[in-house]
Amino acid sequence: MKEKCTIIGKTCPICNDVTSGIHYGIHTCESCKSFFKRAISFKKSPKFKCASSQGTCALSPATRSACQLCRFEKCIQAGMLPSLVRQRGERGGRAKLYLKC
DNA sequence: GACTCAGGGCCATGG
DNA sequence: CCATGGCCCTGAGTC
Ligand SMILES: [Zn+2]
Ligand SMILES: [Zn+2]
Repeated sequence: MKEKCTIIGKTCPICNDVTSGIHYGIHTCESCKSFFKRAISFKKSPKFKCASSQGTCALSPATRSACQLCRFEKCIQAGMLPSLVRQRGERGGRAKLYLKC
């Protein structure tokens, strides 16, 4: 290999920030990684409120911080897999799913 | 067997 | 004070 995926080093579709690599199935930044992990970790009462909780916001990179609900949904729509989030407390829980590049 | 790549945890800064 | 954003460590996966 060595060729890797040249797509690394771009920007994530969630916040348009610089990607740190592949996280949860797609190229995301550390911000989305932590936020997505937290969202799954919370997994409790849907505190993520929006304008009617419908998540019908613009879902734009500029308003990503506006509504956590929209941000979380955008992560899913981007292609992030919640199943890859370790909620058991294990660290190196690497997923078997790799991007086709 | 050693290096790489990715994920989870905890930290520091920002709102 | 809490949330966001980031860096660090551990661990699976690859070579
Ligand atoms: Zn991002
Ligand atoms: Zn919203």
